[in-house]
Amino acid sequence: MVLMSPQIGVRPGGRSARVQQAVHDAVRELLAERERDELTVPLIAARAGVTPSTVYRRWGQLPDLYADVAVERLRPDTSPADLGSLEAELDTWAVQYLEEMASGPGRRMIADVLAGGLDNPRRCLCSTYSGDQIQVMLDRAVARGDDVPDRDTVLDRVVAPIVYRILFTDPAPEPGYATRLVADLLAVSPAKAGPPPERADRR
Amino acid sequence: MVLMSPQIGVRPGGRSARVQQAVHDAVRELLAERERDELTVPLIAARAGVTPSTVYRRWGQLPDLYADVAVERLRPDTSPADLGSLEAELDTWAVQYLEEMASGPGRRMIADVLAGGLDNPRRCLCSTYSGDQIQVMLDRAVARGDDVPDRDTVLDRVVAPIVYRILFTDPAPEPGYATRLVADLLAVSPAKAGPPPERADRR
DNA sequence: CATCTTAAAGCGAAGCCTTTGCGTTTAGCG
DNA sequence: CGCTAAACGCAAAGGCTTCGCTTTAAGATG
Repeated sequence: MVLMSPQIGVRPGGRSARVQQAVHDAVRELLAERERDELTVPLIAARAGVTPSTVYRRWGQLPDLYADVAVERLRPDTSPADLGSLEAELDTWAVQYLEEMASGPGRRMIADVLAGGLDNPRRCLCSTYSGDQIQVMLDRAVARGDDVPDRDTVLDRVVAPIVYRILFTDPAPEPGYATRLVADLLAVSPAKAGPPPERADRR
Repeated sequence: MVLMSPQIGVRPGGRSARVQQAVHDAVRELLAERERDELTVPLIAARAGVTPSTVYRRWGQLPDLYADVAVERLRPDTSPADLGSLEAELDTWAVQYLEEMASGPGRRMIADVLAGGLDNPRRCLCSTYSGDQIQVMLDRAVARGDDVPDRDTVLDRVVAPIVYRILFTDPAPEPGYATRLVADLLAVSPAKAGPPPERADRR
């Protein structure tokens, strides 16, 4: 088994692109209509109209193919809305992020990306996507004249706890958890100093 | 494929326990001496002196077996040392935790646990183990009369960012990252209020 | 202590997945 | 327009995976 980095150096147009699109579509369709345990490479290949050996050569094992499809679906399609304040935007984004990731499909996508192995660079795209979204909001806040935390701090204080809870605890966190993380982060960041308010409702 | 929760309701003694021990040992031995891609269920079963069907019945797929073995190795074997102050203990523990988890074997163990699927309760043991270790340090600090954050806050502010960085960024974080997280957490927690010091070295 | 019950392991065969080599197609390029 | 090499289709060999049935032994019961 040789290490491969599919989709990195793939030819952009023509047959290769068509095959990739067809296989991705086949995976999404079959994941929607059948149990995950019933999917096999030959089944996906048949739906996509290619031979199994093509899939094996380009993606290797099934988990790698899932990881590729998952990253594709994880890419955000819209920029966060301009709501006038950083806290409102971060809160809205974090709540939506939590709800999407804590859902069944979201959890499976995260697991798929990680199941692809820690040696493939695809998993880094997840934090890049989130970081880029956060940067948009931070830039807007700076343009308003606010004093804001930096991008990595938001990743540490908001995104990381959400993902950690989704991956390693039961039950999955609720939307209020994201709101609390954002509030705690911004409570001491700029002007307002002081210890965070005591909370009795932490799980 | 039926959902199974191996090792949960396993009979504590006798043949079942012997088989489990033998299979676990076989996995560890083979992982140490051969490439991961070369391992197969029949190979592991032969080393353990059992038939492949036994492994398939109890653990299902290879990733599930890896997840089971990984959780076993993730269990901490010692309590954190008493160093006289919470910050010293948390810092020492967090640095060691980061180094272990960011290493090749540590990363693979985390990935293995998650690859076992998000429906199995085993993954929660990871946060339980960490939380228990943290609780020991917090209890000691409380006994000293300190005002300390609660267990979940430490998980959010220290453990979650470390794990998130290991899973989703390259390169892996360095030990100083753990130290910074602990310092930032304790900087505003008890008496000392105010914004965290500005840092130019955040990646 | 003897007997019973049942979960778990062994065994073997059938089926499907996975791999691999080779010929063919086709995209990218001078 | 022709060339080169990457990518795909095809087919066969090999090995993994599953499944029904049998056997074993741990734990319960009287």
